[in-house]
Amino acid sequence: MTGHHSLEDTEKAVEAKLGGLPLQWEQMQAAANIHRAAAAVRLHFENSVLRGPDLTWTAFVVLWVVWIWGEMETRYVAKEAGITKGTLTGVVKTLEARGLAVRTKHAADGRLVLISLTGKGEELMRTLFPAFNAEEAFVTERLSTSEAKTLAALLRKVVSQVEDHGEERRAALR
Amino acid sequence: MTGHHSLEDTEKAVEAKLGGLPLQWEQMQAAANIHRAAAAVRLHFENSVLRGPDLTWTAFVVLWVVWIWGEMETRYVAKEAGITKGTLTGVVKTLEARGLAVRTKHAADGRLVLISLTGKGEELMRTLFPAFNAEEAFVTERLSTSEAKTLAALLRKVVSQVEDHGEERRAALR
DNA sequence: TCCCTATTGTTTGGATCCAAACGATACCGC
DNA sequence: GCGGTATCGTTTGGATCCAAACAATAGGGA
Repeated sequence: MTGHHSLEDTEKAVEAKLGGLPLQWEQMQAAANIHRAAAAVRLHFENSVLRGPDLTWTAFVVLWVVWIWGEMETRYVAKEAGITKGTLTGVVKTLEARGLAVRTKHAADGRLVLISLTGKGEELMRTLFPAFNAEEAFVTERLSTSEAKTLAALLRKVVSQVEDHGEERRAALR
Repeated sequence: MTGHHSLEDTEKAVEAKLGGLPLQWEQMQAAANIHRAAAAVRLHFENSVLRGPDLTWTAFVVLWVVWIWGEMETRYVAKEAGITKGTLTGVVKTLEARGLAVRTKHAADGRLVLISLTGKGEELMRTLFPAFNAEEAFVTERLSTSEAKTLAALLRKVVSQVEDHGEERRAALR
């Protein structure tokens, strides 16, 4: 939507294509922009602060979660990081190979695996996070603090809508 | 941020970890939620409307762009869809194999490749898009029309900030 | 004690995804 | 014409990413 076509161009083209079909334009704009913004922001981070330490976005998020909360079971890390268990296995494997995190078996429950940061991982986050947060401030620079708060709140509504009713909705559509 | 920890818990843990370091909390929340929302929405779409036609999110976006704008040069499709040229090559290959899109050489400029939809692709979009838009309405159901408009506008600010000043920012950080 | 079910992390298979290198084509200046 | 530069799409290499199948473990009930 941000290419060489203006918003008005796009709306006209869409309506021409749909020919009178009712369209939820504002909702469409909102949903589409969520992804544009996410992709743009992610790319900016991977090509700025995450470039030096050679981390992907996901790897950083996993590090962040474990850094903040400390040693943590795999399933919870996946949930907090917003990825599946399978994906997490691969990411942690990468982090482990680079000496940033370690896997530990749970003492009581043999099914569980605990993930924690190494000293090197802790040290990395201590220096990296302030720089990361500075980029978060950069990408939201055109927003006032109040607007940033509003943005976060509106997005939270979307997330909770999908998390609370997504499953039943998908079931109903099947 | 939406796991089993509350927002207040997270904020406390982060501040404890940072130990007095100044933190842009609202900006951080906004940036983080963009990705949470994007991932949640994308997953919902891939597991609902896109499940039947077996399309990935990206494949659908590419189809959508070409559907709306008609035959289009590869570079513009990539830009509109928000992916790199290399990624687009692979996606179009998939779409072509499934008979939904075709590649055509540009008559005058031998470097260019035009992408367009087949009849089958057109037909698919005609039936699929209304269902897609209905899901866009679903994920934004907790937002009023006015809020949806606000959300789109705030996100647009983020996107344009990164697109307008991201490159120089990244250059300055190097 | 022994099965039966539920839960957890890993593996598998296929499709993205990006950056960077690459080959082909166009076009500009001489 | 003609070489040098710029632009375009493709290929390559490596890392995700998800869903689904899988193996291992836990825990309850007969």
